[in-house]
Amino acid sequence: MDDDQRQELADLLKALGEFNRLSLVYELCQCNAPQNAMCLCDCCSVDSSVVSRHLKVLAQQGVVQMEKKGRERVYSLNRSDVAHRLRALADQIEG
Amino acid sequence: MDDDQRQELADLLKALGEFNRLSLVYELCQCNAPQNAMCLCDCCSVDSSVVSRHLKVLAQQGVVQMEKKGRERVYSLNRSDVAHRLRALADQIEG
DNA sequence: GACTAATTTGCGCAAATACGCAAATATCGG
DNA sequence: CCGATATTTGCGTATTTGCGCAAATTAGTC
Repeated sequence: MDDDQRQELADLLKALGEFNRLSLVYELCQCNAPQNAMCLCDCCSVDSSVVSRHLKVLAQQGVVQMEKKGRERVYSLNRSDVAHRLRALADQIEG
Repeated sequence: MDDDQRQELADLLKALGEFNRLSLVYELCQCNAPQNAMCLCDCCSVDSSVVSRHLKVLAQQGVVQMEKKGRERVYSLNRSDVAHRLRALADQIEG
């Protein structure tokens, strides 16, 4: 594994390693349908602008996917992709 | 999952989500025998004091285990524990 | 076009964080 | 005890980060 890949993995873990962002992930986890940001605001008591930024970070790391839907944007969790990356790390660590 | 557990998980992910700390984990991952901090310094080009602090963070999150050995302290990776926690998250995310 | 709702962006701030260096601490061997 | 080695801790600093508020943007509705 080269440095770039390692940095990428670190960025993923850092994205997940913040309480409100992790809360957003769990919230999305419990929804089958994609959710808009206003709905996601409810799970963590911060300003909508903050939620917007957190979702942007999660999207940059491929954790969530965004789709425009009229004037709102709906987010969904990239379940298998994130799960796969976490398991790959777990496998490496377990050796 | 209550807030405390979620915070704990976030703290674990944050601990792993920093490049040099992740490098330390990978370095330990490749060693069968516990390693002392001086040896671990080599894998990330930072001051030994920084390595010391990073190892402390990893120890606090249960990622590594420390054992005193004369004037040096040897660190080993809590492989199964970390792997288990990461897989538990992966399972939750995959739903 | 005007109005409204959803979201993002600019800005400033306070707290956290990663870092290097130097000093302190601990432990070993002579 | 003394010097050497390993590690931690104190301190100052530069950067990052999470946050709220207000303004800007985007898109639907009338």
